[in-house]
Amino acid sequence: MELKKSTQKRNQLLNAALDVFSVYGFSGASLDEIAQLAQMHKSNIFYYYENKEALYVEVLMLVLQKWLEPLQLFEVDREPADVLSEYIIQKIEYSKAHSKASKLFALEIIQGAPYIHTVLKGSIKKHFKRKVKVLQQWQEQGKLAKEIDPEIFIINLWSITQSYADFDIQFEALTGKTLRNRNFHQRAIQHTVALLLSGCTAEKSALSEAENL
Amino acid sequence: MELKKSTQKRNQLLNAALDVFSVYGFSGASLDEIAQLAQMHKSNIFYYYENKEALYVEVLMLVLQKWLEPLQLFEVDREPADVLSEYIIQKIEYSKAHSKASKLFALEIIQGAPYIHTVLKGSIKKHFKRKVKVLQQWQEQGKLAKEIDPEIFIINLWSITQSYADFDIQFEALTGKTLRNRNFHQRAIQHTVALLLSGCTAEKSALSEAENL
DNA sequence: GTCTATATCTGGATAGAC
DNA sequence: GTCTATCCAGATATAGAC
Repeated sequence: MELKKSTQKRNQLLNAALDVFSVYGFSGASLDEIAQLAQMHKSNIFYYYENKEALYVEVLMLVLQKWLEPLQLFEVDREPADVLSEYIIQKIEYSKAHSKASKLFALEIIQGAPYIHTVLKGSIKKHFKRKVKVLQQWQEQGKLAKEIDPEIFIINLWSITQSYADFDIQFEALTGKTLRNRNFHQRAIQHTVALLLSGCTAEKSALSEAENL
Repeated sequence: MELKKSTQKRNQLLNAALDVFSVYGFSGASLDEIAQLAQMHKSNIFYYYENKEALYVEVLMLVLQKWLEPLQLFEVDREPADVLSEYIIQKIEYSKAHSKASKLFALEIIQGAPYIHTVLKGSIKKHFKRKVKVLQQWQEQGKLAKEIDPEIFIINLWSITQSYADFDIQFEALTGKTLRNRNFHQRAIQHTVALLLSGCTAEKSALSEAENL
């Protein structure tokens, strides 16, 4: 119980850090602004974290964990069409609910992944390779079009689903519609599922299956 | 002729600015670093531009112009499959040759498009709407699947093609392959064309047409 | 057009009272 | 755990000699 107040403050700090880092990136963000948002003194941040980098890395790691979760859906004994549509839906929903997390991750990667490169080449790569193997097994079973390159396909999947969060401002500026609108959001999901599934299932049923959503 | 030296320096400055802004974003970039790269004195930058923002906006506008060019391919009297595959190829090639430009644009959008929002809602939107209309006409002519949402489709097209530039570090870290490898790059292009075309042409010939590339 | 010097401010970070 | 005071490096920007 005595810890409760301190962990609550810690969370306030992490949230504020996410808010600021996800807009300005690591070097562009100021601890002053984070402190104000977190309703604490700037110098107080250093009680919780050694320095700016430590705070940034912690936020980034929390985000990363959540970001990878949906990939768990990829299991050999499931049907590709089911898995893929579920994955796309989950990923787009997540992008909407946690667009700041998505943006923070994108910023880090675009800027050369300076603080995440080892993780990327380590545990994330392992995770990635396991899921690539699932796609390959699907192909051997004739469940997935053999023309698909599993590696490229997964990355394409990421790009499209993430873009709804990362480029939401562009989306709204150009179409005049917001993804926060439930109807339009559903249409975007359905569209993406149909587009991606039609090109990857070995059977012809992909498009019709996508329409059941 | 007297201007030549000055415009050359100006270009040096713009290139250096692109280099730095595309890594750190607007607020994260330092004029000191730009000046060093451009081989001039920091204070000299202010001879060419009023302030940091003016320099940034100029770089951004130059990038934007190039970024929009490929969309010119969309013309009603052409065949969708041809146009789309040409577009994808052109866009990915451009992303590779000018990945810094692509990244700068992505950073600006992700960060909320603070310096480009009016252009986005103005001329870019107009441009975008014209091309949406082309897709709609193709649909009326039965040349393009009617299930496609033109607005979402164009944006999907952007996301995927841009991702090859913006997330190149991730790509390399996970697959171990570099997009600078000619063979692999070609495969990525072909894959993307096939994936996107299969879901959008009204006829069945989409996939086979894509394989001619 | 380019350099030096400088003004001014904000950045991250530390020391120490409470 | 939190606040005040402060250090110092680095930031943008200006003035003026050359």
